[in-house]
Amino acid sequence: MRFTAWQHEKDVTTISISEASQHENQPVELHGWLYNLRKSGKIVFPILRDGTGLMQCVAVKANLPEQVFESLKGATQESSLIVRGTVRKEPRAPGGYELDVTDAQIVQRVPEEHPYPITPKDHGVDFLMDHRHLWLRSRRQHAAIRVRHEIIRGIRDYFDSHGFTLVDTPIFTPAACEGTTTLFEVDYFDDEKVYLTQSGQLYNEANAMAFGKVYCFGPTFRAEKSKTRRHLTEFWMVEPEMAWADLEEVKRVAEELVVSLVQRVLENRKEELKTLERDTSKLEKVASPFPRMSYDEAVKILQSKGSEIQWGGDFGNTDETLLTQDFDRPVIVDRFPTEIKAFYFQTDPQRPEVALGVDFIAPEGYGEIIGGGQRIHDLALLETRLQEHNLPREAFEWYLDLRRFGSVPHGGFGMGVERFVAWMCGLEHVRETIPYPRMLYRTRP
RNA sequence: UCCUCAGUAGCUCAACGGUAGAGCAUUCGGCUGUUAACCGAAGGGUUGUAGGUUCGAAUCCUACCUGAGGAGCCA
Repeated sequence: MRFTAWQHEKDVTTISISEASQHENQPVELHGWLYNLRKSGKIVFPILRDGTGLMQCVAVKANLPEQVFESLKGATQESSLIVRGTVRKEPRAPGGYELDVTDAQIVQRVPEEHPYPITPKDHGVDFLMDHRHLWLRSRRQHAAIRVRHEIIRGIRDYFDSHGFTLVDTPIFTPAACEGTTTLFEVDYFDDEKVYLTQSGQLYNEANAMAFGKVYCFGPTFRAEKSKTRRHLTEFWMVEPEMAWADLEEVKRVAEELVVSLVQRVLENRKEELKTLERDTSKLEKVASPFPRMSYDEAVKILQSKGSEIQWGGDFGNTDETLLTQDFDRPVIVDRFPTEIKAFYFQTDPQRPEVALGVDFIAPEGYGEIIGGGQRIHDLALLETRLQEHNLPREAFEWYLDLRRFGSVPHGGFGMGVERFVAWMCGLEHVRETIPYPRMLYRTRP
């Protein structure tokens, strides 16, 4: 590629656009892609994109060799190029700095017979999703993925600095964690049916008995026929699990995690939130303590607001929105009916009809972002639950072992990364919070 | 799986029973401060597919395909 023919000048530093402010009035070299181009006769304004930001360049015909000026003037959207010039403070330019071009080379020119498909105008969802590999270059998508990165870093930092050990759980699993209707079957292993994990939960419990406090963080898979703005078939979930923890401790840790993540995004991703036009005043109100209520209370509140819900039923999406509409921070609901919760939840010793499970429901209609609770530590109770749920005991022998060899009260939760990112970014749909979303009718690119 | 809505130029849309149109993108021309730049011109169409109704269908009817939103289920 002609890139190699580009003469390096030793007094010119190659910088990224995000570093421009530190190089005011200095000659620099930028490597990037043409985001947009405006031209006006003998002056052209190429806007360069390099993954760290946007830089408006100014190329004046009179100051440049003919060939350089003409190549910039005829450059097409998303062509890759190298530009050399002097950084100058310029209030008129987006970003506050501008580059006075002294030299430029197009590395690969996008041919006009196949122009870059995503223009600076409006596009539909279907078209953009078909071009997801290119759509990621757009400002809003770029910003959302950077917020995602910040949240993932924040999750790791939080657990790593609070005594948790990362102990990842397998993706191929032989049995269901919860139901059996939402599993992806993998037809490969000779001796038995294997499925893609829908939760690392059961393994996490074993890990917690080995390490005390653990978390796993990876993709999970749900074969649900869900077609809504809150669902992906492949999504990322972080699941901490703690030995010697009860329901209150689970709630405390989850709340502390949420607060730390919101703070971190607000501090480190201001620019991205601005690009996304996120109303950050709503996020600034997310502080401890979060409102807490029992399932019983939640049902009463919902009924008073006109919901059809009866005690024993699960919340629908409209119920979640109703429940959170009077609050500016996530609502913590606990003690759900035992019947609607997974088999492994500890029941309330005073009220066996309710399980020590907890959900965090995000405000602004973003729904359930965290689900967790205290697990059964009593062998006899767990055996009973397995029977009640018609689960094959043999497959759970190892899980029962955890109650035979030094059982302790323990608990944890799972947090869906994409829903959290959607909430932080104020996005309509979780598909924009993951680089390549996998959904019911979309597996490409 | 069910319910609702939508498929017209590369893209976003208009035309709603009577000759298929605009903006953006692309090409050519003009412009030394543009901010989704602007001005002028050109090329670009089997109206998702298959039937049907009609003198005449992008438009009305039927089936199918594709997509979107929602329900249930869930993070």
